[in-house]
Amino acid sequence: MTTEDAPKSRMARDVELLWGLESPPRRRGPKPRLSREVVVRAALDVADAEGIEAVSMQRVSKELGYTTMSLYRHVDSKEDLLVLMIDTAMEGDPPGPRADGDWRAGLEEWCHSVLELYRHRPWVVRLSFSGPPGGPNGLRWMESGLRELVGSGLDVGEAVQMLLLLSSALRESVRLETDMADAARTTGNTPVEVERDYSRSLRRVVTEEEFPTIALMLHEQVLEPRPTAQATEGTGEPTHELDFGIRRVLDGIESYVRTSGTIGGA
Amino acid sequence: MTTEDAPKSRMARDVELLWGLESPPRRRGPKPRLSREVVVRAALDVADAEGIEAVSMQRVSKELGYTTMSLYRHVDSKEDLLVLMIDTAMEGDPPGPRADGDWRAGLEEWCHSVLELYRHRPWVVRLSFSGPPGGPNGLRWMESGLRELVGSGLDVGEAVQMLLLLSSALRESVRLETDMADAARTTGNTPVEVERDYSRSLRRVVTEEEFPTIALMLHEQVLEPRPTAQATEGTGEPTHELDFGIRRVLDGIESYVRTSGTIGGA
DNA sequence: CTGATAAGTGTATTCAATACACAGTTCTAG
DNA sequence: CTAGAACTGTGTATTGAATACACTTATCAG
Repeated sequence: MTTEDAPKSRMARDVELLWGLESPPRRRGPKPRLSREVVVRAALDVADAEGIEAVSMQRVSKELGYTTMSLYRHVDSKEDLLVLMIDTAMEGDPPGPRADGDWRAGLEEWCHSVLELYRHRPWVVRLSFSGPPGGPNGLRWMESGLRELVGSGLDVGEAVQMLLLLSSALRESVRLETDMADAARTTGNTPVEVERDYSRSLRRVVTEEEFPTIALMLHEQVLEPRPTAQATEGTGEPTHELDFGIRRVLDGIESYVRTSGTIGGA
Repeated sequence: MTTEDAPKSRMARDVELLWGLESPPRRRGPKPRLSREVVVRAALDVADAEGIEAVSMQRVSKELGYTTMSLYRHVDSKEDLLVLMIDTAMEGDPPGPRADGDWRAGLEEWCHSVLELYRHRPWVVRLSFSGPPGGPNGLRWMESGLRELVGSGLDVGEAVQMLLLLSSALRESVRLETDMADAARTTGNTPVEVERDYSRSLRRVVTEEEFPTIALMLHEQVLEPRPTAQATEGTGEPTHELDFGIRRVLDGIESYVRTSGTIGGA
């Protein structure tokens, strides 16, 4: 009724952007030498090589041997470019369905794949916007995780909740991890020394009275990476600290589906 | 041995920054009319009123009636200012120890307090850096959560892991939530319409064959906010969707401490 | 063929962060 | 008590980024 009809939310717009559902490509004018794909790929390469801060429109265009403004023929804004980069960054394959139907193993595998992906492209986890996934790759990962969760006996809504929870944890973990690594690289110290430095700083301000539990944590040197991390628990694979959290979440799901027993489970 | 001795990592530096452990304030020169606290508070007010994008050095200084450069007498960089803002934003009180020692209730309470805090200042959750907490307020919240977790029977290291996991989930949840709300505000639609728009976009690209589970999700209209959310489970309090995830995590912890039974639990 | 349309260019604007030199204050040492 | 020294806030300039706008030229539709 008013002048503006349906301004379309970011999320909705992003889906169209990511699937290329925009204006039909009318052909006239010169043959495009650049393309959206090429631009995104170049930006990705810069991010991979030098981190996301290095990605500027000028930098990407230089990389391609074009002017800055030429990029704007292919993406509407830097923001759009970043959105495209994020989905493209997830181009790897999520784990396929398990033959044995072991949802716990399936989810652990999924988590580890996500971790691998994030560790390979740490810049992805610092790009906060991009609410729910909307691109082909993002949706493929979502599908993969969701499948296992639904396989556990959760209903779809519950599965979505747990997927959000799990991915959040994975993201933040990798963020912390790479912050640490960056700090190490920047200062020229080893990661262990960075942790120790941080602990030392904390010890200067953390009193037993005000922060008893944190004091305990510092006392037990929880922050300094332990040799073998957690106990190995069940399976004999190498376990890092994050796995502890993941397993607790899986325990939680397991106990829930068993108790509320809508479905029998395997 | 080299020229640079110990460049000090970000985390360590932040702790000193946040506790004001820097250079001893030698008194000479004019009486400072501004102060770090005042600057941080002004920045906070801008962020509260107009979001974090509105926070620029120029804007904050204008707010105070000073020049941009004057701020740099009190903070070394905008980055430092943001770090200070984050800790100050958490000035509220986390829940104190429970008299009844009910760690589950304690943790739920903690989570809800965190949520309340984040919802009150949504900009905090978009500021990604700032690895582990280092400031007085951040540590107070950490202590509070950690206390309950240790009370459940986890060891400190495990508790730290679970705290990270929980806070990650809370952060991301609020981020999604406020992204949605922002999108609604921006487009002038209601949040419900935004969700529906997003779903509609997804439906255009999600095929049964490639994304069966997501298709199911769309079919069951999981994204559209349901009237009463999840079933109310046990306690009769109002439950939102996030609570489901939180409870699964608590279940996971409970099942773990019961099984590995180092401590008897209540 | 011819003109509308699109691709890439060049230039300019805007906005933010922050370096640097300066002016005016106020405390300390002699 | 006084000469600096040290420090506060100011003014100005630089730099880097995003992006608007006008322009040139290549193509293709009619």
